[in-house]
Amino acid sequence: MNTENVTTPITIPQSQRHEMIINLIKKEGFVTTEALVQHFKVTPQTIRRDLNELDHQGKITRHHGGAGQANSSIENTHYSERQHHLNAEKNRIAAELVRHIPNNSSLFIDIGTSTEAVARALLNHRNLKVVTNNLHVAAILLSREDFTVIIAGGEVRNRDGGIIGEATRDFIGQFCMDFAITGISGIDMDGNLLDFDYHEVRVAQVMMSNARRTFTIADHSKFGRNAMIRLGHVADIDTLFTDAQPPAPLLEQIRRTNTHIVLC
Amino acid sequence: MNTENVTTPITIPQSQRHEMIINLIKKEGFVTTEALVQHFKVTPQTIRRDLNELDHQGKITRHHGGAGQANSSIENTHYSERQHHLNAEKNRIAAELVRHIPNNSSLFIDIGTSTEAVARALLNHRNLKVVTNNLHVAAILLSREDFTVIIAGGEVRNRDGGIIGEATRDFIGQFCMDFAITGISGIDMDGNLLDFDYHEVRVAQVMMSNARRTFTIADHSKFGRNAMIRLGHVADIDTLFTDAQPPAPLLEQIRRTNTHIVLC
DNA sequence: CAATCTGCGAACATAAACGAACATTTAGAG
DNA sequence: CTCTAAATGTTCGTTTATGTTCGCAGATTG
Repeated sequence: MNTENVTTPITIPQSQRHEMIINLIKKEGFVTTEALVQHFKVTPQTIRRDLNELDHQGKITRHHGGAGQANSSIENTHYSERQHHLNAEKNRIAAELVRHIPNNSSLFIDIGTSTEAVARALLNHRNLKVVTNNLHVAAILLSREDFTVIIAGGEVRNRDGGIIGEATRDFIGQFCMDFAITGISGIDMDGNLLDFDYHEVRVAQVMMSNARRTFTIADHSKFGRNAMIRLGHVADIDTLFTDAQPPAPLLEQIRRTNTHIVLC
Repeated sequence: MNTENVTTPITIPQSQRHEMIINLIKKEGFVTTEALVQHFKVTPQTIRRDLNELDHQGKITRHHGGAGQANSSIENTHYSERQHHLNAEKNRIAAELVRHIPNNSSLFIDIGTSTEAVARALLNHRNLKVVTNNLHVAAILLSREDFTVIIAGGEVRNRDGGIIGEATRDFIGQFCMDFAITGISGIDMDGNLLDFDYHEVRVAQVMMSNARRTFTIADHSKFGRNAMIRLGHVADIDTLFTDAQPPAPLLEQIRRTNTHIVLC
């Protein structure tokens, strides 16, 4: 059979292989390196490189001997122990972000694990006023007695403690704050801010338009990542906090705007 | 469910085995080392290493001869802060109270440390719908994916995570639930329910009038304790859960009503 | 009490998986 | 066509997972 391979050069390009690996993992839950080697007829080293890259992008989770589904860990233990290697980055970015926020200021804080990292980093500030639709953020900030915490009402998502919906949007719209702290699910090469949930996006938009300055936090896994809903454009935000140089096309887009970018 | 009696010539990677062990323990409650050895066809030493690691991660609890479920997450984690005043009593009363609440029912849960104890006790129920103005209650109940948690919006009190005010009252008024779970600051000898905060009382009143049945929890320190604001009368509630026989005059008052009293 | 059994952990050995560095092939631009 | 950069293959030293052996501690039994 091997001799016939010359007539069938099934040279699968890297990008397509990556996509197939992700789909395989989504379907099977887990694949071994060896299985991928046999499936794609490449060397283990190539598969390892693929898996490392996909893991670095946050799309899968690398294990010894193979890889599994990414971080769908909605499971037990509220973000208490796991050091999802992106967590270190998020904390570093958050630490830098809060240096741009003075005491006595007022903030919107949106849904997202990144914004929760910001909330924790804010605990050393004084006398903040915070409006949030994130239950975890509210719980974190409550420990400071000099903070005023206002939470939006509505149904709380089990997944992440987020509160969204029509009523939430109207509630948020009552306030006008100094800063809006938002996360984002993806930024495409044209500079579009993208997210997965329509209602979540609507709330974020209200926060951004009702804040004097908008700070957005996005780790490197967000660059080039696609999502369905358009939240806005990098031009709409004041400062983008990230941990790695964005890809060239995106960087070019940002340079054309007045948006600052802070590498941490 | 596929049958487990598979003869697997392929070796199961560590990460997969760990996941399977967790699921097994979740289903069975407890597994012996020997059972895992036979199931995965590995040596006891490997299983011990697995169990030790998972225990270290807090996902299971190691025992002699095997491992069992981890002590249900919430219990140990973020309740180092709370006041421990009469905590044992409150938990005992809460445990009894939840026995009167069926699965699939809908509840209001009010502000108070007693009601937080109820929330924790409810974690073994299924499929509840809860409307609350207590941030801690919402955070506790979020860990159950089959619960629907709805939180009122507004300023959050640093003191106890309570949310009160006009808007809160209106928000609560939108709902009509099976049960209202409320605490109380004091009950005088005439059977008046008393509290300290006017806004808090108004919210509790709405909950009680919009619920089909009202359960009130009051430990013995509440009997004869005076407070400024009248919330209502024992006649307004359906069942009073407490840990000690009320004083005779109060008991007499209660006997004159249709209110049940449950001693725990 | 001693003898024995059982589960446990430490220490070591081995095979598989891994990552880094370098070589080779392939794809695309000039 | 050549040239270059990216992708892939190859080699080798290192790390990780697992098995194996042995000694220890607590429980049971004679």
